[in-house]
Amino acid sequence: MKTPCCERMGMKKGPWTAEEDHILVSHIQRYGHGNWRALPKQAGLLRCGKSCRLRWINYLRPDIKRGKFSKEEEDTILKLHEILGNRWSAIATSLPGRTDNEIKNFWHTHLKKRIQKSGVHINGNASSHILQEAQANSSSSSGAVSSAYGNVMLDNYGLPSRKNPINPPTVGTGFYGAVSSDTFGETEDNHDSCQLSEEMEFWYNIFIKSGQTSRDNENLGHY
DNA sequence: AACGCAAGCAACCGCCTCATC
DNA sequence: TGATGAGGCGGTTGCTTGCGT
Repeated sequence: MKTPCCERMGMKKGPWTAEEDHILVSHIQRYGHGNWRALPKQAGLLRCGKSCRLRWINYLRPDIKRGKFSKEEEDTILKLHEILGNRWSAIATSLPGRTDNEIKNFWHTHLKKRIQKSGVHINGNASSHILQEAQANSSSSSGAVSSAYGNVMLDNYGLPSRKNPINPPTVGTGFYGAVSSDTFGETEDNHDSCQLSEEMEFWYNIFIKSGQTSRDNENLGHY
C-alpha cells in the first residue's frame, strides 16, 4: 500500500534557502514532478512533498509574474471576487503568472481594506448578490439556476463545494448588466453601449478562460 | 539610534476531493 | 464498496521589513 501521508520525522520547516530552491528547480526541470511526495526524497531535500509543491507553485515556477499588481489585474480580482468569493485558485486562472497565494495575500493586504473603506459588504465565501441569489434558488430547485438578474445560468456554478470546477456558465446578455451594475453600484443606465460591450468582452474572456484553464492551469510548469 | 507598530508576504496547517487499492 | 493516500485549496500564522516617533 501507499506510505503514510505526512511523515514529518526529520522534515525541515520554515523559509527555503537558495540551495534548497536550486535543488528543487533542478530536479523538477530534469525529472518533472509526477509525485510530490516522492520528490523530496528523490531530490535529496529534507522537506515534505506539500512544502515542495507550495514552494514550486508559489515561488519557483518559471512563469511566475513577480512585482506589483497592475490596475487591470486589480480590477479582475475585484470583479471575480464578487462572483467567486474566496476561491483564489479559480481567480488565479484568470491572471496568468499570478498564484492563488499571491492573490489571496494581495486581497487581504490591499483590496479588502479598499473595499471596506468604500463601504461594500464583503461576504467571506461568496460575496456576490448574484451567487447568493443563485445559491438560494438552487437550494429549492436542482440543476440550472435562472437568476433573477437575467439569463444567468449558474448550473455547476453555485459553489456547493470549493472544489467545484469553474465551468463557463451559459451566459446571456443579462448577465453582464447584472454583474456590472451589481458589482459596482452602478445602474445599467450608466453604461452606454460601448461600455457595456467592453464589459461583455471582459466577462466573456474571464469565463472562457476559467472554463478552459481551471484545471489545466494547475499543471502549469509541469514538464 | 532605538523602539514600537503595521503592512506585506512566505509558508504551514487542516480539511476536502479524487484516485487507487 | 469502503479505506487510504496524494494532491489541492483556503485560512491562518509568524517572520521580515519599512515607517513613524
